[in-house]
Amino acid sequence: MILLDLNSGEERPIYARIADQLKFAVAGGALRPGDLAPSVRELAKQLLVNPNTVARAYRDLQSEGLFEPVRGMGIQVAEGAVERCRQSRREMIRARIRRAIEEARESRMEPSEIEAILRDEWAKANQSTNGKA
Amino acid sequence: MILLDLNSGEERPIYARIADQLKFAVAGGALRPGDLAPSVRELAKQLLVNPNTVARAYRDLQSEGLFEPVRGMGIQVAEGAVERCRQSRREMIRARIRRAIEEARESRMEPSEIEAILRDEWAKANQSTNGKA
DNA sequence: CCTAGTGTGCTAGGCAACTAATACAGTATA
DNA sequence: TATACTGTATTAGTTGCCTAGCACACTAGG
Repeated sequence: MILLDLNSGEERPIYARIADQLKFAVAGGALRPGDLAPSVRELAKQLLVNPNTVARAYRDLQSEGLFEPVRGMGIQVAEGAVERCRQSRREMIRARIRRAIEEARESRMEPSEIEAILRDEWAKANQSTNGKA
Repeated sequence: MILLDLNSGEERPIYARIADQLKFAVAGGALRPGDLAPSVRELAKQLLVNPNTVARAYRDLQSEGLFEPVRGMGIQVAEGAVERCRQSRREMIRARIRRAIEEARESRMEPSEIEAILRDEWAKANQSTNGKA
């Protein structure tokens, strides 16, 4: 099963993207509490990255209490993880939106123009990925 | 005169932020074609960074044709720079908004929740900085 | 002419982040 | 017990950003 997708041609660290994607998988229900997440080595092979990079992502997720290691078995989704991942996701998205708007205002862009972009992009996102799988 | 503001506690390279801020200054009318931008050394002193870092920003801006050096004098805002800086700014903001929405959708966040965040943050931005200078 | 200001180019070094390779410790299963 | 899987820790190497110092070419102004 393919849970993650690093495609995003972003400049963020790989381990951070992996961690985010795993959070999203939990928030979206693809991974549920008690489930075993893909092993470090397997996920590394799947994503064509070094196992340490994956391990780093899991380490961060553990320090947030979202995943729990079970030696010899794998890494398990923690109990209250769903709600916390949803909240994390919400704050992540919100922070990005907020920052973009903030910068637009600081650059003295016309409020009407900012609003137009917001409406336009929201509309585009809804029409393009509408009849999707 | 203080044109720039690096405060943004972001993780982007300093030179990139300086370049963006200069573009914004042109787009917003604080710097007009023919005006001399702050000298490399002066701006470096003002921002408490190394002159090379500022020079790097100007170098990038020149390669985009937005600023033109005048030897012995300083760096001048190019002729058609205003519209191009506005366009650059527009695309920059648009890309950020688009990316945030895109990621929200990829994470399977409910469209209604995404829209709520967009409306909420836009409303907040407008009420907080309303009666501003 | 001469001084002080401009931008430009170069080399060097430090520092932090990221990735990688390897070895180690524990557990399931045959 | 032996094998093969798990996660973990340590160490190294690469890269990019930033700083630093210096030399060079040019120009305005005294």
